Amino acid sequence: MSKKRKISSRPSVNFDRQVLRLAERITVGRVTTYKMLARAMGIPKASRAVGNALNRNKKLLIIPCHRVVKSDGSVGGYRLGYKKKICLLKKEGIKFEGKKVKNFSDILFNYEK
DNA sequence: AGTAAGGCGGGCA
DNA sequence: GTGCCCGCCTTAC
Repeated sequence: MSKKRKISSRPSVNFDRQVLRLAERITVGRVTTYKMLARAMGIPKASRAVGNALNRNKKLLIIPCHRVVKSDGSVGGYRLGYKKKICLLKKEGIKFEGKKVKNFSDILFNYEK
């Protein structure tokens, strides 16, 4: 009780927290989509906001946000570098087909329930 | 304090 | 496959 958290400045902290929480849940060799994360948190339309949460958060370095891809299978964007993202995924065993993930739907991390 | 623009997307035409 | 619009969050002016 010595330190007081200044969460008052960011009411949406909950949102970011949820995203990071789910992102961290992803295992190696598996990927997820922004929509799934948004849907898992109750806001399927906030897919964009999900990406923002990962991007904005400094936890970007401790969260496998690179394992999150678009629902189309394309890597999407990446603040640290589009190429970098693919590189990391490939290193995890994920195959790529051009600009899209191979067997994308097969390695998709399913939250559901 | 309010408004405008940007962003790692998704869905539809 | 491409293009446009929408909806959600954050940041800047």
